[in-house]
Order: sequence, then structure tokens, then C-alpha cells
Amino acid sequence: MFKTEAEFLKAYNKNEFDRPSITVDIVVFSVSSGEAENWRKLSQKKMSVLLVKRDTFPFKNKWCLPGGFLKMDETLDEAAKRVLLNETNMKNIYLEQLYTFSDLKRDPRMRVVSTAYVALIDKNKYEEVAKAASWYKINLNIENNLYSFVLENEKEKLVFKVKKEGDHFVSVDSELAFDHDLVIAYALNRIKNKLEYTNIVFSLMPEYFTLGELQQVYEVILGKKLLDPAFRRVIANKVVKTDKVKKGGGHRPSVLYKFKDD
Amino acid sequence: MFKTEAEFLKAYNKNEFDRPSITVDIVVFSVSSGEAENWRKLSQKKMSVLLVKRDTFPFKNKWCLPGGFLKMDETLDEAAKRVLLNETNMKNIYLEQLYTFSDLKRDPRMRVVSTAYVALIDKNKYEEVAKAASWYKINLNIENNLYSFVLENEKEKLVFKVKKEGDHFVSVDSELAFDHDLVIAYALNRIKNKLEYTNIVFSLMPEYFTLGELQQVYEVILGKKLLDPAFRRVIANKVVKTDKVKKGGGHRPSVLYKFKDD
DNA sequence: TGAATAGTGTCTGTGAGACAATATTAT
DNA sequence: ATAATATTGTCTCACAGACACTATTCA
Repeated sequence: MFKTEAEFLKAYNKNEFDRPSITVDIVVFSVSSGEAENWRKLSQKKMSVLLVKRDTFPFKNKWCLPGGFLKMDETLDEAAKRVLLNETNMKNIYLEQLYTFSDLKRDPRMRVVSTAYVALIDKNKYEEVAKAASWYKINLNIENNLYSFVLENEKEKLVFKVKKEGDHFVSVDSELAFDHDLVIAYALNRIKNKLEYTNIVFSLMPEYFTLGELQQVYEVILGKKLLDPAFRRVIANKVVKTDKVKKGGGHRPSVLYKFKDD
Repeated sequence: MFKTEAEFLKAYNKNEFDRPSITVDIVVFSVSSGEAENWRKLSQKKMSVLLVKRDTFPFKNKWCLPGGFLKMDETLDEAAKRVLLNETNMKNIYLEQLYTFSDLKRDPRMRVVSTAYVALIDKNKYEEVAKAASWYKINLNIENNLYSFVLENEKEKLVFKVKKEGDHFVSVDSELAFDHDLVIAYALNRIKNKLEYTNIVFSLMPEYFTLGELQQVYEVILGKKLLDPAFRRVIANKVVKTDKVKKGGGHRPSVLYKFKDD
């Protein structure tokens, strides 16, 4: 029929088939310090996720992940960076493709396939976040395979539950827009798994941090207490001691460390 | 503007924006036993990947991964299963979403975003494969961050090289169609990483196997020799001894094991 | 008998878990 | 002085690496 590839391409009808839309959604995590019980105690750290309030249909006034449509002249990675920059003014941060979600009914408007990304930041570097965006602290309770999330704010609480079935999550009940309950569950899971064998934690930390703070972040992501000496042994070769210290609590001051990038 | 979500949806123009096409591509791996040097020796196992020859433009007569366009009424998972069934007659096999590739020029026809899947099978269960499909044994040489692949067949050799940069691969040189060099590199990497902390190996094995055979598969995927006693200790609790044995080599017969599914 | 794989025993060093002990601060 | 965290020391146990040794088959 066609002799050359050039000839074929010229005659090709791009619009022969109907196509889904493609979006990117981004799960932006950071660690926020909650309130301390008293002046002596350390403030309790929690994982936080950035949500935006939808101001249009569908799901008007519901909260969802920052996201947007993929443009024809950008890759998914580029789209993710663009969204992040637009909605949160964040640049040069840890960004990783998570998973592509394609359920038929995930968007009531039309067929939308969405590639989700995870971003990790030290939230204190980006105090101002887009008008409609807000940090929610994550409280997660796991019983058997039921993951109960409570995302909370100074103003609001959002609840959702997902069930883990093998490697997948299934929605049980959600107050978020779209299937973003699943996306968050999936994302947290990914981060948890990668914690041990990568250096992603440091994306959540400021330049200088104490080992206590670092350990708290580990504990918050893994959802369990770690033993101090064991943690220090393991982390020792990823980290360099500085000559700075953090004083001020009613207890022994703590040496500040930096990430050791080999 | 709109009072209710229903009202909004009714007026929504789905075709306001131009959209990329979406495809799925599948990296089907299996382990094939090569030739033995002599009757006494065990046959050398290799990872194999299933390729199909393109019979139309673009990339006419080039080899590529089995794949196809996503239909409007199916999820990506379903599309992957459909492709697998069509092209290879395979059903109920291990299938996992790998990554979504979105480079602007990956398909010369038009903008195509492709979600890649990995499938693992015991190739002996599926002797007949679609007409245009063929198994290629994978030879991989890694030097620093340069991964040199040679895929070989009874008839043909396909060569490609990719560079690993952080978590990503970059094409250096490829005889395959599209960006399927990257997809294969990415897939092999994923399998290698998951080998230790999952049970995916057993998807590559027949129901009954010897520990020697299992060890060979590990060695082939990891690209290094393992010590027998250590391997047996680690694998012991994932496996049950049967009362069958495998005789026939000029050496002590080997007990056949089964996967222990808890 | 000999080449080849199957399978076991054991020594050693590393590293995680557990817990105890010491150090230092602000009030 | 006290409550709280910071930091180090050390004992034990599990386990991986290394290597040696035994077992069994079939041309």
C-alpha cells in the first residue's frame, strides 16, 4: 500500500479513533510539626499532603490533589512540574511518577486517564501556597487491610477508607474528589517502601536537621517507633555532623546534621 | 454559571482540547533454557522477552513489544490483558503496570502516550505464540551506567544500548521500534528490584522445579552467581519439598519443590 | 570410575534488637 | 533538682558469606 514511512505518515488519519483525555495529579507530601504537649516535649511530627479545593464542577467545593490536563507539547514529567509551579510555586523538588489510573468512571465528564506523581518537599521552604491550596495532616489507621485516613486541617477534617488487595487499593468510602483517595493511599505506600533503600527522606528535610528530627520523620512514615541506637547506626553513613547545635528545649542540645551526598 | 453538577456535565464540551492517543505495551518475560555444553552439564538459562515484528508503518519490519491502543470502554489493565490474549494467547498470568512513557516523539505518527506493563510467564505453558511473535534471549552487559543489550534468536540478533541516569534510562542506540529499548531496560530493572522482596520469581517457574533451577533463574535476573547454601537458606520458607525427583543428568537426582503460597 | 550436580555442616563477621547508662539543657 | 531529650556502650541473636565436605547418579 505505502512504499515508505514518510508516505504512510502523510496519509495517516490521526483522528480515526476516539481518545481519552490525559491528566496529571500530584501528591505533594511534606512533614509538619504539630503542637507540643508542653514546653519541654518535642512537637509531634505528621505527614502532610497538599490539597486544593475545586471551584468548578465536577466535584465543586470538594478537595482534591493539584492536577491538570496534559498539553500536546509537553511530557508527563513536564506537565507535573508545570502544575506544581502553578499551584504551589515550587521548583526543583523531588518528583517521581507513581502510577497511571484509568478507571472508566473516575471523572464524570468523560473518559480521563490520569498519571499520578509524588512530590516530596520541606514545606517550610514554601510558605506561600496557591490561594485555594491547603496542607492537611495525615492520620492513618491500619487494621488488617483496611486503611482509614483522616486528613485534618485547622478548619476541616476529611475522611476516607481504602482496602488493600494485594498490590492494589480499592475505594471503600471517600470525601475527596475523583479517585484521589486511592492515589494518596498508593503514594504513601510507595514512599514507605522506598524509605529504606533510597535517600528520599532528605527531600522532606531542611538543610540542617537533628537526628531526632530525622528519626521522627522515619517513624511517621513507617508508622512505628524505632530504637535510637539502631537508627543512628543505620543512618550514620548517609549524614554528616556539623558544628552547629540546636538548643532551646529543656534538655540536652542536639547536634545538627546535613545530608551526605556521595 | 451552572447550578448543579448534572447541569454542568450536560453542557460540557469533551472535545474542546486536542488529546494524545494512549497505548499499552507489554514486556513479556520468561526464562528459556539454552543449550548444554555436554550431556552432563545443566543447560544455561537466560531471560527471554517476547517481541513482535511490525507489518505496517511506522517502523515496518522492525521488532517491538506487543501492544495496542487503549479503547474507550476498557481500563489500562484490561487493555493489557486483551493484548496479551490476542497476541500470545496467554491468560491468568502475572501482570504489573510498569511506567507511563510520554516523550513527544516516541511515535512518528502523532502524539502517543504509552503505559507499559510487565508480564512474567513460564514460557513452556504457552508453546504457541502468535504468528508474528518470537522469543528473544536477553544478553546484558553493564559497564558503569551503560547497559548493552543483545537480544538473540535462532535467526537474528538485535542490539541496543541505554544509559542509566539516576532512576531513568536514556536511549543511546537502538534497533527496536519506538522507545521500546527504554521500556525493556526499565522492565528488567523493576523485576530485578522486586526479586528480593516479592514472590514474582514463581511466575516464571513451572509447578514443580528443583532448587537448582530456581537458583539459576535468580542468578540470571540478578546477573551474578549465588552461593548454594545461602540461597537454600533464604528460599527455604517460600517453598515446599515434594516427593518427586528429577533424574537423568549424569549426577545426583534433585528433589522437586513447589511454591509455598501462604 | 569420574564428571557433574545435589545437598549439608559449620565457622566467622556484620548488623539489628534490646536495654542500660551517661550527658546536657531550661525552668 | 527535674523532666526531657541526646548520645554512647554493650550484650545477644539472627543471618549472610565463605568454604569444606558428603551424596548420588549415569555413560
